[in-house]
Amino acid sequence: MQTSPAGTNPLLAKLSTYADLDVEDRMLLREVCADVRYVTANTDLISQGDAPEGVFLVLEGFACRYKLRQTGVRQIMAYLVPGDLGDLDVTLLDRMDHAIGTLSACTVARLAPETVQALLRRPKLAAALRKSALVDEATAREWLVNVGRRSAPERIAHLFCELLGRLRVIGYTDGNSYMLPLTQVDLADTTGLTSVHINRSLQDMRKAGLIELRRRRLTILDLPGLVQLAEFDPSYLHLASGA
Amino acid sequence: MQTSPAGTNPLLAKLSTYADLDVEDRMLLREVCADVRYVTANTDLISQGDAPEGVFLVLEGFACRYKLRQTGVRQIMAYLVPGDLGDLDVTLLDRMDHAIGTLSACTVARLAPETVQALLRRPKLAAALRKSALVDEATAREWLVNVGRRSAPERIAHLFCELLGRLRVIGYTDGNSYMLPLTQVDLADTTGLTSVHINRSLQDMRKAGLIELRRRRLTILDLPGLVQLAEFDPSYLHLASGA
DNA sequence: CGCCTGCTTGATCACAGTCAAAAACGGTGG
DNA sequence: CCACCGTTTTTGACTGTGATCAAGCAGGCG
Repeated sequence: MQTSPAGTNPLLAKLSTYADLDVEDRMLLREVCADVRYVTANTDLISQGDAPEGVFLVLEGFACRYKLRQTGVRQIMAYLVPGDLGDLDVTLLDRMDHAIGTLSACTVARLAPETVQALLRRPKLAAALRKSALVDEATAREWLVNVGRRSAPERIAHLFCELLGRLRVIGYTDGNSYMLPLTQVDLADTTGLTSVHINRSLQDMRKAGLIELRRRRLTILDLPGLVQLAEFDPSYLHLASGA
Repeated sequence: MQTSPAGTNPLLAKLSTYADLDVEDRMLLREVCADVRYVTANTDLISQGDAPEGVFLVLEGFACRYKLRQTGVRQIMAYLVPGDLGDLDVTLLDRMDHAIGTLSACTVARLAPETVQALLRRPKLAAALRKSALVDEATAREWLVNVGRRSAPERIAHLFCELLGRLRVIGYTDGNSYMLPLTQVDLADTTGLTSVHINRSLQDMRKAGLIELRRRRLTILDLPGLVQLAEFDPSYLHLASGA
């Protein structure tokens, strides 16, 4: 049920698992999320080649980092789910080498460079934010293993296991079920497959009783089975608890 | 000729392209590289599951980040060439979620956490190091595009173009030629292919007059052709000059 | 009700994987 | 200098996963 837990701040929820934040830290985080913006699906928050003007924070919905090849083929390189932030130091670069865009309708906040610096000046907050960035990097590496060395159903299973862990810490899961506002084309561009093959692999996984996926909601019916299929080891997410 | 330019520090060379360092910064960097260690090929500098004890800096040779699947299949997720450094904040994590190992004989230095903090306390150095980390992340993302959305020859071509740029800034190239101390198995584990397919693709590229590769030396005979094949856009490397 | 987007299906093709063996290379020691 | 041995590269025959192309089918929404 609790798809968007009212009154909670997903960034605060996530960072709390990384460090024991002070009251001032929490207040600062809440202030920072004041300047929010609502964006429809498939909108670029920042395009490739643009000069970065701050750091985006996703509060609601799914966004992604992606690149397009000249032929128009897309590769999604990361998901930004609620509580996820762009690169802390991005303003050190003069141009974005990739784009960030929404996959679903999103609520996002833009943090000015000075705001980010203010957050980083607080020791515990800085540690939590840096640790979060390390997890993002680890996730990117895991995606490379996924695309480079796993079969189609294994890739999909791994992605679904990862999202369960990531969405759970921000309170966006209901047992082993969560909203997944992505099309099969989005999943294809994430896993380096075609949408046709995603469709067929999903059907196999449904027939195997592993998952149920309809109306943008994923329910994992057999989590141990899915974990085994994916060889999923959640240690790269550095979650406080287990999976 | 200048495969290992004597007397130069590859980290200093790289960081100098990112920021205008002070004399003190340069001295500090040189000191830091005092405690060096020689390691043979195929040695783990740090294994998966280990607690990180500092940050590695490669001074000579090729190392890599990698993961193994249960079946023993390897995916290489990043190369560490001379001047490349592990994660600055890695000590925030209690366990390594991947391994770092050598691909060739290497000279490496280990920087204690306090040493890294000392470097980060110097503003220009901190900016240069953070920018370098951003480039490493961008490179990881580009590898994901490579493996997810490019054909075998395109992947290889892209990797060769990238390495030309990265090795050039540290003075490890001779025109369009450089030492590449990797086996075809290493290239396969980098690109998500098999060594047999790497072998056949390399032969095609040789026949097409794009490259020459023998005795661990790569010579790019037709750089524009290779760039075109790979759709190589070096902007993600954020080099001072062009490609 | 009708349209658009996203999902599903079918037939065919090709890129890359697998398995296995042979050839070439590079280093070592006699 | 050469014979030997392990590693790396190369080759061949065959298989299979996933891509391509194209058409039909929901189902949500104006």
